[in-house]
Amino acid sequence: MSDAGQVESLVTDPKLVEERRAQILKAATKLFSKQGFYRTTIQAVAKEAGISTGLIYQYFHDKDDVLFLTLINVLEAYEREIPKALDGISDPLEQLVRAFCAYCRIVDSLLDATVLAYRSTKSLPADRQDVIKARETATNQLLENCLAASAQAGLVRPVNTHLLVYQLVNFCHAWALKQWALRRRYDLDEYINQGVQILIEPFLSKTGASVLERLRNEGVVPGGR
Amino acid sequence: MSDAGQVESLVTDPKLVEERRAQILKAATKLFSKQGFYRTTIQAVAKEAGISTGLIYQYFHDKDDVLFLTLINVLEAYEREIPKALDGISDPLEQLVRAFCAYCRIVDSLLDATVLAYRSTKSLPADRQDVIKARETATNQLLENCLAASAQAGLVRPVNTHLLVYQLVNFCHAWALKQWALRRRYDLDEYINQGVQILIEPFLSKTGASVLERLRNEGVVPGGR
Amino acid sequence: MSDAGQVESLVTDPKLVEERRAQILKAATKLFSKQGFYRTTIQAVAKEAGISTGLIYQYFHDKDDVLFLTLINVLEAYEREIPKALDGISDPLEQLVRAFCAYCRIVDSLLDATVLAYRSTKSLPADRQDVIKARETATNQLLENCLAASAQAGLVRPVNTHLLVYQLVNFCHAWALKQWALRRRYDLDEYINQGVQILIEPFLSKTGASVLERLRNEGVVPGGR
Amino acid sequence: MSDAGQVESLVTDPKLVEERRAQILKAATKLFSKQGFYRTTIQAVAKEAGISTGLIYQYFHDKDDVLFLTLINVLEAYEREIPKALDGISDPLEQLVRAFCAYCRIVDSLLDATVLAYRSTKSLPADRQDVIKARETATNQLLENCLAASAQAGLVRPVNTHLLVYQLVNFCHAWALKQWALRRRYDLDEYINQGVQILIEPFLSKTGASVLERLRNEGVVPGGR
DNA sequence: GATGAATGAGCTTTCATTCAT
DNA sequence: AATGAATGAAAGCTCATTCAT
Repeated sequence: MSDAGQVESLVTDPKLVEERRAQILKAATKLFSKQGFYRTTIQAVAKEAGISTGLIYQYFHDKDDVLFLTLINVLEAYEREIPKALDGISDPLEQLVRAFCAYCRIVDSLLDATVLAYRSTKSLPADRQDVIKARETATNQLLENCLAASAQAGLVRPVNTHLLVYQLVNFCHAWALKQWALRRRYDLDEYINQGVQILIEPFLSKTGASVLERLRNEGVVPGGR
Repeated sequence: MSDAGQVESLVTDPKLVEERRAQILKAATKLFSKQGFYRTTIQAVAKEAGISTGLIYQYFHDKDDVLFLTLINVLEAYEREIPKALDGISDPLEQLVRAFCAYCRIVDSLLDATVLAYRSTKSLPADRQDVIKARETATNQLLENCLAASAQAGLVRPVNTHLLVYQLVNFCHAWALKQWALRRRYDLDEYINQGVQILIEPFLSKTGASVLERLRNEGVVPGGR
Repeated sequence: MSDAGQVESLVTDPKLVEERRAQILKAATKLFSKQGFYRTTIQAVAKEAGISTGLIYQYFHDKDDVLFLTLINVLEAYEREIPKALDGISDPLEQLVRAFCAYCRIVDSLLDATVLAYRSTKSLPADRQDVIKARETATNQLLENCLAASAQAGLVRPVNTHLLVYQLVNFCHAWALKQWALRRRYDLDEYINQGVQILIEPFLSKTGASVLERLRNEGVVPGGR
Repeated sequence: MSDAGQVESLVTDPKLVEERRAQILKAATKLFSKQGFYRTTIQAVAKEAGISTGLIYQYFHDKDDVLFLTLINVLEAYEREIPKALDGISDPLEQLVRAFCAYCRIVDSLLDATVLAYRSTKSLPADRQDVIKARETATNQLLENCLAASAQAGLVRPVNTHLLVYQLVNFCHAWALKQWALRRRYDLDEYINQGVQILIEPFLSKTGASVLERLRNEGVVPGGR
């Protein structure tokens, strides 16, 4: 991989860099999400962040750079939060279910940012797009590992794990992308429950089904008895 | 519905309007898809269409208008092509399967335009977005009707038809949105086949399963024996 | 003088030229007066006149030409109407008074066009402006002749006839230019009456005063007994 | 009054705003006066002012705004200079005469700008026009007060003060509007002298006449012995 | 003679980026 | 490090004028 993943800053103090970037990206995420990348000016981001325009160029090379890091930020939230949900869980199917639920909840907490990631990736130069795609693939891989292990363990019947994971992920993203259609018919718990019913339950073996039953009873999957 | 669906032209001859708009939209679709809406200038669209800049403004009110009609064009292709695939078919499950296959193939033939529709709807003013959403919902409804009828006829087991249709549609769209990941692992037929296996087959009753078997043998669903 | 006063037409039939030009100028006067020269498009003039854009260019060389003839039209109305008011009148002071009254009434009937003449002359090329100025001077000369003859005849005391005529003319024009301030305080008759009191009466000799008295009684000057 | 009189600037430092606006308006007044508002481009104003195009938009909202402030500037010059001429003068007729002379001299020093104000007010939106008119009325009021006080004091015979003031003001403006006709026949002092003779002297009482005689001798009114 | 679609130069306005302070 | 005024290229859009029909 090239250095497309790196963003240079003119400022040397690493702590300050961290802090300022967070401040700028927070503002950028808000505005990009609301108005889109092209309708948002750097001046507006600076104002929202409470700093001067010029300062942004001390921490980012150009406007594309701000978008790039904004998107990376969203993807990193996924990569950070999902493993947390799996921590200490050994059963691969339980991991899968927990990861799926966690994913849905992260999307719900980053609704606008998730939409932004979908709409704006293509606004980046090709090498930057590749970095984003790689990150996305990495997140998918987390789920795929759980699913593959579940199949291996006989909890899930043979299935195209790759595409099923795509469907699971799509289902999570749809909560953000189609909010206008979904949020007036379901609340988040119902939505998650339905996702499990449509995209996981049909593929479970008997053993798998009993694991899911347990998770329902434990309240891991909402909407169970 | 408001008049947000109408686009005025200064030119009176309806035949000419039809022709010129098609010419301009073809160029716009190509460029918007490739470079995005904001990176594409009206000058570039005019050049691609082989006409002068000013002429575009005789057929469209402004640049947003060009985008709007470009997107409507894509959605109309869906609304036009899918019913064709159902023509003369009476079995509701067969209709569903054929509609799904047709949808995938339309997406494949409009790859870039489909991506454009996903990315750029949010660039429109709110009332225009609503028109787009309504069109999208109408297309989904075509599928949902088939699925509901299949359930009624005992071909499909009870399931949340609304969300399952969303998943089917998403699966079709993903072929365009995630081309970078999918096209190097599957060809279109394999992809369709997998979609049927993941999103239709698990929900079939015995009778439904036999219908699907027939459709596989007839080659309606690719990848059957 | 150059040929700045001439406007060429591509059409040969003189009667048709006359007719079409009148049609176009009527539309132009209306729109130029309402919206100003630069805010009025040739397309709009054509539409208002009920003809095609191209046709205007068969009767006028360019847009400036349309303005020029529009202004000439207004000035010609002055040159045509004022002499009419003097017809058959021999007393020079009576001529002056009648001319002044007539001028005010013409301005009142051409309110918008008069404003246009004031605002837009400067939009013309220099040689065209000279033609307009010459016409304006010619109209003033009509009044100046009356005033000079009145002085000669001992009806008016010695005064700078040139500047007094300017004031008389200005007074007439002000009715159009300052309509917003004047029309809510005076009606046209009061206004004319006041003009006579301020700009004519103070300069009359005894004999002159008796002439004016007669004109008041005869109702030539409004607001008299 | 609405906020139509306000013009926003993006720049915060008030001193700089003052300075830059003056710089821009100076250039704009020059060019608008010479070529008219519509024939003058913002690019040209920027070049004349020695700055970049973009900078103009940091100090004015749009081109109309530049025109508006240009016109306000002219009117403010009147409102500022005329009272100066009256400072320390108690006799109301002397005030009137001095104000009239001052007005003529201001017009002479702002020849082109005065013409601009006449031609271009109508190019503004209605609410802006109202602001201009109100300013103009305010200036007239200065003169009207003097004239009314003179009448009260028995220096001037009964007369329609409102319309006589209009004539006085028109006389001043005519020096700019009809320069082409007037400047080759009179110099400014002669013109002022004639104005006094035509528009003030005829209306004076005996006492008033002696005041004017004094002002002539003192050289306040030019052209006296 | 008449039409009106087509042209394209030229305008206003925006905004990413720079740089003197 | 931080500011924010200044830049100027580039974009959308208009409209006087032309010309094939």
